Amino acid sequence: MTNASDIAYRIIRKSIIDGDLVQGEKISEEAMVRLCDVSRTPVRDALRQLSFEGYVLQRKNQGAWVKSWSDEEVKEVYEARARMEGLIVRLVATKISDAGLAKLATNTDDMARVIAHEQDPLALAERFLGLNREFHDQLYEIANNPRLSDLMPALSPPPVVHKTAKNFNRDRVQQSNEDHRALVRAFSKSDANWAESVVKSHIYAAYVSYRDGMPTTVMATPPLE
Amino acid sequence: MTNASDIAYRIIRKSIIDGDLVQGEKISEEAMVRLCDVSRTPVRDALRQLSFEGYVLQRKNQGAWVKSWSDEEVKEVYEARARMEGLIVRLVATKISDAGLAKLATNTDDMARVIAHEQDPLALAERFLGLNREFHDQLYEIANNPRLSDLMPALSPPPVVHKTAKNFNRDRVQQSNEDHRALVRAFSKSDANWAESVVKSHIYAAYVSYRDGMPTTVMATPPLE
DNA sequence: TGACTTAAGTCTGGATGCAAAATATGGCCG
DNA sequence: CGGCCATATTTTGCATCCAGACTTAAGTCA
Repeated sequence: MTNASDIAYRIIRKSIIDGDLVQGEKISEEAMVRLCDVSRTPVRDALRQLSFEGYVLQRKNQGAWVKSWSDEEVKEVYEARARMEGLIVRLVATKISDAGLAKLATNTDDMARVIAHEQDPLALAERFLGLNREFHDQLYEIANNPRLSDLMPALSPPPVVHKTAKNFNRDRVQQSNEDHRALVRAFSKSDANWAESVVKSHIYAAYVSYRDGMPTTVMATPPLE
Repeated sequence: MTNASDIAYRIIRKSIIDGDLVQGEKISEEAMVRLCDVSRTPVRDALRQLSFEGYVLQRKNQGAWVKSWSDEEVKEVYEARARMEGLIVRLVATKISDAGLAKLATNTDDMARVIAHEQDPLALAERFLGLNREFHDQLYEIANNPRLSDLMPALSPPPVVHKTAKNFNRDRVQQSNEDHRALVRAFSKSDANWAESVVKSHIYAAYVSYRDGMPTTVMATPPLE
């Protein structure tokens, strides 16, 4: 995991998330070579990966730009994510084992403990994001369809990942964990409809939380598409 | 359109779809260099792209293999496709213009003419696939969310593309075009629910047609689970 | 005989040089 | 003075070379 492509990927990705590379800005391969201290080959690999994940827009013979997300795009991708997660949890509801149920339940208990005892808001957000990711990754694993779960990173609007880290407060985290617990109950009853409804609410709530927490930003002019 | 990366991408993709590269087989970069008559750099680009789209599996320092599909995976990916196409046409129903409507209608008329006059079954299949792709590409364009439409290739099970090319007969093509016409009517009424229902039936029918390896005259099929 | 070690061979990941396309610059003509 | 065309520079795309990792196979020892 310490090879050049991953290094370039992580550095460029972090630069975008942190805002060092602003939306709409041209990304020069040569500049990334200097920034990451690797050659152009892994830089190009990283840009391709970031393009797949929606961080970057690439055009043939022209290069790459930091992708701008319109409000409409973010909303639509959230809707797509809700549908795909809905399918995932349907599969989970039919495939989950007792061991899987126990693991998910443990995750929600851990989360509850963190919510109850972690005082620092930043640390709370950090730990929430970690446990939250773990929970959803376990869902993908149980759904047991790599083709679908590999698609999910492409349905996580990049600006969201950034924003949520700062905007999650205790109530929001609490509600999220309640959703997870409802999911576990639905799984324990093998109730796919219930599970799907819960996870869709879960995603829609995340969208609203994102949207309302968004400052009205002035975006750089995106390249013509 | 005629650059080395695309050439390699298309040739390798076609080899997988046509079965020249069988599921589970190791893909040697050097072999692809000889097959595509380009250097290793564009071959590597192509393999990475195909990895995004689920055609090949890549492992660090080990190379690439043709990814195999289980029956379960195919079924689940069809379900995912139905959901995503359902969202796409909802967006179309709210965004389409009169010009867009006319273009789609023209496509269905062309298709009807082909069905009526093309005698050779192979030519019929060819022309159907071309017009069908055109129709769906127009939907993606009208939906106007590149982020979502770029993901659709990853939801096209490779073995299916192959099978349908040989299995589409006149009835199946006819039914498909009726679905398209129903879609256009739904769009003209800006009826997103109608459009979504139609396209889901459309995809489910395609799945059943694939699964049974024979045409189906039934339009409404039960949910996949 | 079988399993482990080790060394040779093969293949992928990364770096660099070169060619072509796109962009930027400057001069010319209207 | 402004728009257009030609040229120069920059940047991307492609090919090739080198190094490191993995695979394979032979050989040795238990």
